[in-house]
Amino acid sequence: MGTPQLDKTYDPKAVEARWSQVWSQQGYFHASPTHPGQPYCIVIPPPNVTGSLHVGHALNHSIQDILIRWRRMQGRNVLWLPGTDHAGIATQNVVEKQLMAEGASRESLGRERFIERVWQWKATSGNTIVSQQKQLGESCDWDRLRFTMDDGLSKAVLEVFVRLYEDGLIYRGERLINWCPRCQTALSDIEVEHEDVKGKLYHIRYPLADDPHTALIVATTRPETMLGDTAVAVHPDDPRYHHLIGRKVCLPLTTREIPIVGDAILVDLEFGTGAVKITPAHDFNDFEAGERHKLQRLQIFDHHALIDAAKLQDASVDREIIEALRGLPVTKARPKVEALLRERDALVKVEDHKMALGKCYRCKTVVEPYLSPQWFVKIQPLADPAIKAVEDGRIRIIPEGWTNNYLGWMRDIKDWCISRQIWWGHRIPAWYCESCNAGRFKRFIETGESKTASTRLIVAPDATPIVAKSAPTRCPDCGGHNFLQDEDVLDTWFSSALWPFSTLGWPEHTPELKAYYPTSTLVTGLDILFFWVARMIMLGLKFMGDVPFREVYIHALVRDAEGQKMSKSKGNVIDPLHVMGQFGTDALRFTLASMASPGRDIKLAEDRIEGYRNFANKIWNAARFSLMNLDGPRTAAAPSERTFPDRWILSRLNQTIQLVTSELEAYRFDRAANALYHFIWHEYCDWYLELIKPTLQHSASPDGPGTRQTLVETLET
RNA sequence: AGGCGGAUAGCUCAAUUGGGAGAGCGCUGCUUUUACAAGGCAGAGGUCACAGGUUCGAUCCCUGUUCCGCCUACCA
Repeated sequence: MGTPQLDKTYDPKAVEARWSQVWSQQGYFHASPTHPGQPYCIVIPPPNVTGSLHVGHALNHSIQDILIRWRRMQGRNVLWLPGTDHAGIATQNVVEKQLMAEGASRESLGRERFIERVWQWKATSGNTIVSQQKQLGESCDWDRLRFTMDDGLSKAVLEVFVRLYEDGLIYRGERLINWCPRCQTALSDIEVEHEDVKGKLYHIRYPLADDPHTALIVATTRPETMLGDTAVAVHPDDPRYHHLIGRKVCLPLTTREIPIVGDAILVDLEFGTGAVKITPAHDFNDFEAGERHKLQRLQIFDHHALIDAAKLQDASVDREIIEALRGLPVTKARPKVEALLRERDALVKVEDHKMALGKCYRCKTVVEPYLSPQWFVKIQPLADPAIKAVEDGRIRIIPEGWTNNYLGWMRDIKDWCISRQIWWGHRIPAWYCESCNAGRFKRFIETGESKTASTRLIVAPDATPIVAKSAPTRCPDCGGHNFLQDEDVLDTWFSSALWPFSTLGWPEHTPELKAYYPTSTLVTGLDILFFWVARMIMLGLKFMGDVPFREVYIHALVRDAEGQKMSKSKGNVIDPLHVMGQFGTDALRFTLASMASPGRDIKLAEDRIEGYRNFANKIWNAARFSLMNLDGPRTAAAPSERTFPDRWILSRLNQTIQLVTSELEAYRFDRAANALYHFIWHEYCDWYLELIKPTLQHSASPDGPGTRQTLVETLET
């Protein structure tokens, strides 16, 4: 090669584009199970197809890329497997918004056409994030790109669902679940975000049925649900009230009499008045108390969280009260009930009280406890082995501190509600024989936000489902041929829980599965430890008989200026692509790596990125200087014959390599980055290059620079 | 309510097992001598949140306090 004249300053755009092309043309990132070397595999946490790359991805992916390229340099058989997630509710919301802008709606299209529309949307703009990932220089094996709803993965979902059902680990039942009245679907416990709000504690007089002059004062934060009360509880050891157990009180605003029960679990002697109303259909504690005392569940809100007048009628509510409350949402029903109680002199007092309000993690709407038939995974039998795997070190969580977090949650885990009343997702493979279940179906017209309608099928909780990988043709019980399929789809996280083996070809026995499972490392943020990591461990152990990964590295969260979590719906996302355009991709990636120290969240400062842009430029110019001085003879002298600066820099180089290696082994990307920075800038450039300038006219040194260039370029990018 | 983490230079953040406190950006002065002014050299700037304790010695270990953040939670 002659003497190419490099530009005086580093131009990331041109250089990045060139290298990116070389990489993909040469197929450097393509993995094969037959390649030599010990396998090293990372499956990427699949970003939502709706998404575009945000700084959190940039951090998460940069860390993985560092590990991947580092292991590749060590000669391991490396696979970095990319993909995207169908993100049920989130994606459905995005497409629904588009429809709304066109004056259409999900309901007006109907299920089939709506799903087609989502696929269409996915085809046109769903891969935005993938091209952005490529722009970030991620060295994934792009030939193996997967999607949680592609054929192979859907097959895996079916297989898992049916087997779990056959093992008795999936069941259907009517339970109180978290319901988002806007998304019109059930949510799992962890899909609810809690927020402290200022509320009030209402003290309400419930007169005794046989002695109207005496009353039990009940304290509640939700007076609007009282019309669904089916009992009042006191503590069995409470000297004030225990003699009342077994008697009845009149429920204000109604003609109903409800029993007083003793319940030591529900009632806290210290709190409020010591008397608690029990509303089994609208409160989780009360639901359980209702189970204990075999109480009726009276639902007074409908699926839009509006007062259901018809149900109030069944519940013996006074006629004028029904008219006053008809169709009111919770927020309006509460002050209305308060006023009605006041009119009747049933309200003793109201005091301030802070309480936690549950909100939908996708749309921030206030979630209501709602009684409905849903599908659940019986989780305890899956959780136990998943706890053991972490306890005995088969899976190591880094930083270690999160281990207790994981264990604590797993030990107290509750059954997982996996059915969602939306359209976009894996439809539950359950069918109901029409003749066997006659009378157990209910269809109702559903009005969406656009006032156009579609029908929804509700199947009674006591119906008998047939769970199979494909639609049954003949009912095993009655020989009938007509079936209705369950309309629910699965929680998005159900398919992502299979990700480490479904992407490798399971349930087929593929060479990939054999070579790369268990995968090596999982890199993720803390926010999806329970959503995703815990469930992968449970299902990996269940279906592969081995852990899905050996190490879990949990990195910091990138926050915005106010320390808030960045999220698409909040619109406070910093665009990494913009930053990359301004300072270069390597500058961004190096910045993120250098800030990835454990135990602290990252607040991204632009000045910092600029500093590392300068660093990239420094490297560029070191290379430029070297090329300008490469003319002339080069000899690889024996160590003893090398000049002092040469020997010194080579020894420093080797120490740096060792240091960086050990830091990477410890997942200390910040320290690895700093070691590189210090060596390259302050030792190699400041001292070595300056020292050899006088001798460069002659011969001795210049193969040192060559080795160093390659080291730098590959290690950090 | 419980659990965890943080508090270090003007700003964003480091500091390997207890011993001299660092980087980037910003700031001051000098420097345009052919790798790089996105550079080089020199420098200012810190009661390491607060109060105790252990120790020959504490930013680091222990106790308590204050402030901030996060996670979990059914106190009606």
